[in-house]
Amino acid sequence: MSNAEPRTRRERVEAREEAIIAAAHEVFREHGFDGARIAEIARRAAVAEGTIYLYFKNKEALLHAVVGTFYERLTASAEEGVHGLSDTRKQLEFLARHHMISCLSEWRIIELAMATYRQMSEYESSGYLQFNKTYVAVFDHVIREGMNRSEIRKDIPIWNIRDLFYGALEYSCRTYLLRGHAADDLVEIARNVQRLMHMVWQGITRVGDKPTGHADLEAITRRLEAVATRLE
Amino acid sequence: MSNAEPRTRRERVEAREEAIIAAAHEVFREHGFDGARIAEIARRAAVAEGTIYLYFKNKEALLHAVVGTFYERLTASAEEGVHGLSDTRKQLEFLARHHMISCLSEWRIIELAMATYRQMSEYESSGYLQFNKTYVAVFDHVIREGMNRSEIRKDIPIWNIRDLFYGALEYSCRTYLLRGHAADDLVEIARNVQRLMHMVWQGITRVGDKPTGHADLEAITRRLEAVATRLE
Amino acid sequence: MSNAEPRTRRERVEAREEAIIAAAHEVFREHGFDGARIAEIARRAAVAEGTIYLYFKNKEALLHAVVGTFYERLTASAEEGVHGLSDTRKQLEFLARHHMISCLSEWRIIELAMATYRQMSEYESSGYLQFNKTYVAVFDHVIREGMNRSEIRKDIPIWNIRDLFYGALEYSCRTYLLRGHAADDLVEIARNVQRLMHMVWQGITRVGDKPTGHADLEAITRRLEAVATRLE
Amino acid sequence: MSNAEPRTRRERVEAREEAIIAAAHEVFREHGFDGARIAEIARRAAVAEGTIYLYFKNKEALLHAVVGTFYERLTASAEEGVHGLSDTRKQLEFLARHHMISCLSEWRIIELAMATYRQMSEYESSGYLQFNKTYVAVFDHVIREGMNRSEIRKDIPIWNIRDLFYGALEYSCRTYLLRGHAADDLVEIARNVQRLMHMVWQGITRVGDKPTGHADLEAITRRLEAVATRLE
DNA sequence: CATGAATGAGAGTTCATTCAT
DNA sequence: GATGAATGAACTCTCATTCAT
Repeated sequence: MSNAEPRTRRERVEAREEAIIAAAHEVFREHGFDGARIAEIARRAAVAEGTIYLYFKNKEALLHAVVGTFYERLTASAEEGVHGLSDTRKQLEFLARHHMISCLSEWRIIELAMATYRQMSEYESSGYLQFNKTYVAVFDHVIREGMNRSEIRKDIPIWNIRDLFYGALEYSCRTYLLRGHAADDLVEIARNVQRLMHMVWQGITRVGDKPTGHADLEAITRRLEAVATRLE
Repeated sequence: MSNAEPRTRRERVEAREEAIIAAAHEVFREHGFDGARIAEIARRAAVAEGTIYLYFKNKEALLHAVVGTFYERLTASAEEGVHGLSDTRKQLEFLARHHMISCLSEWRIIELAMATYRQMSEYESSGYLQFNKTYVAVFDHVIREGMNRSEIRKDIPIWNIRDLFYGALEYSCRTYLLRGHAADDLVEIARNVQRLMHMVWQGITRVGDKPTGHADLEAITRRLEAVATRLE
Repeated sequence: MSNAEPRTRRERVEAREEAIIAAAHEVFREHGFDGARIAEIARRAAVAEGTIYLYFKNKEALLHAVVGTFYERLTASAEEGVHGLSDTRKQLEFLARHHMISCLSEWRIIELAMATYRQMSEYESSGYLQFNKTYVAVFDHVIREGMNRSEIRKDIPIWNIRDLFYGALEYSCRTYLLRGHAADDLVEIARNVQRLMHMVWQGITRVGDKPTGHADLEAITRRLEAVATRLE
Repeated sequence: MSNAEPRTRRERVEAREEAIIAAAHEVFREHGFDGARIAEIARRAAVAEGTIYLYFKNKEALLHAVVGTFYERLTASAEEGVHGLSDTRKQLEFLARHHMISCLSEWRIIELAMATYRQMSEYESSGYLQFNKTYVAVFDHVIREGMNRSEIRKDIPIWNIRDLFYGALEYSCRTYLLRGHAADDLVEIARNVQRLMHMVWQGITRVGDKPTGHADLEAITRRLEAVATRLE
């Protein structure tokens, strides 16, 4: 990404590794794991095929690196975005938009990560879980703070909240992509995210102490109106 | 499925086709698309490799048939289950359990359907969309009835409701499988589905403190004022 | 080798297997195991590369087949040749010429068998030992008969006799080949074999000044005494 | 071999060359020519891969150096051992034991030398022959002295004697190794060598002065017996 | 002199698909 | 219709050798 000519040996090595990961990222995204050709990755990284094997043990390890890098960046940008916001609702809305946009452009990588890891060795598989755990930790933190502030119901296990939140976003994303919609109508996307988040918020916020709920206010108002009418 | 010895030529042909699809289903589920071996499918269907190509143009077409059959059965069982229930909430809960259980055992097929179709020709891809559309039609019908009976909010596009419902279930399913949980603790699964449905139901019914909420509050405030005035 | 056009399927399969083994034999002989190219073997057998893998699991298995076939024929021709001769010395001379000539033309295969098997799995390795054991059984039989007829000394373990016999022949063979002598001066070769066999025969028959020599001397002394007595 | 820290440049270079040869020796012995990895040799010699190419043109040249060094040492130790013995028989027995023991531990190198050189260029190949010629010169000298002293028959070409001597030993050695016998039962090995040498000695010593030969005694005895019978 | 990262040709093996029987 | 032997393109990965530093 740096456009400066790398000078030291260490820098050259790092630049190469990055170039290979970037090329692999592209090719995996376009063709999937089995469909990706090492030769193509090498070509795009402007590197000999053999060189790839100096940096990565094999194709699987390369995927691992791609996924790892992806999640690292995803986690970093999520954390950064959340940082500036204090309102739970606002934080969730940011995470939702952030996740949605990332998914739309990198859906294939996420899918690959999941689909491929399952048939991999236990060890590698646990690597993926780790990436994911670190990423959702950002979300978990927001939720737990919301619970502490009594904004969010405490009687739902956090993993179910994750299911609702991420599930809704990813399903929406998948539908988008399957229909071949260009993932570029950001306004439309934002509207969708907003609606999904509205429902999610309804699902996870406290429901017991309804006094302030409009529905209740409405009911009370109706009773008062009825009384007023009778008195009149 | 029929255990009677097929007699007519027509029956023999159909039995063979079914056997091939069943075998392919198994093998695709176990090894994925690229990982599946035509030879293995032929072996399990007790058929020569060449015979498969009499029934299906190629591996892709075979996957298409497998996915089609799968969705047909899924749709049929969903419809059947919904039929006996009149309560919207109950219907949704049935659909949720039904979807969750199907996903847990056939996740690979669903994933394959999505992942593989994307890199297929437009035509084949549209085939998958059709399968899916038919399946979710059952859900859509339930939702629309709920809206007509004013049980479900009408101000949310139905596709967002689908995202929330199916997304939550499938994300939950994925997590289950990734962690290697045996998908057999039905009680635990049922509890999860129940919690998810509780949230979803809140999301699609509860009238929230939405942007428009303030407008409502103002209206109510005005009405309360009017009542106070009258009482005075 | 059969020049008749094979008619049945069974015959075609066998002809192909033979052709592959023959081609592999040639190529292994010319280039060694690592140096042999499957593509070249396929070309010479007039078969597609993939076809070879229908007949043999892998390159190793192909070598195994080549060596097995080679030893089978070697054993058969050795047996046949020995069969018509009754004199032990003549039988050994036949076996010597037979072994020498076979070695000269197939040295590489023998070498390969030994050298390659050592780094193979235990199982395969034992396969080679079996081939060899069957082959030297012909020799062992001749030796044992010679011992029974008291032509050959019984006080030397048979394996040492084998070492002397086969060792001398093979070392001679190796020297021939290393010097690049064409292995075609049969008269010269025959003379060498004859000289070697003369020495070997001395080694395994001549009753030396060895420990056991005294026993024989004693016997002869006793017989001489008896004769003297009779003459007297 | 010198454990003193090399001081001069010349010494450092020689120490390196030795280290590389020693490492290559090990690796060739363990994995054969094709199986040996330059990287592994470099690692064991504590030298960079590229450095090896400063000392040796390529892998073949490295093998050549290894074989050359091996034969040099082999020849030196053979000469040294023979030197202290005056009896031909004793000298041969020493050479036999010496060769057997060397073969058992360095069989792979000997095999490699032979097998690899054949497919090398004429020039390199002649190099191997030279090594070997120098080595067997020790043996040849002993034999010729034996001939001069009329202990050994003069009517057999010396190369045939070599075939018998070295052939028997190496074949024995090969059998040992193929059966996976540990080459460490020195007593057993010594016994085998003794038996082989006994036969070899019988084969190469003069046969003309048979008076004392048992076979002749036997013949004479038979004649006497026959005469006695007739007289009777 | 020494390094070791980079190269890239080349190998064995697999498997969807075909077609003569 | 059914078979299954045959095909051969295509892939991943290795490793001797080079050369800029």
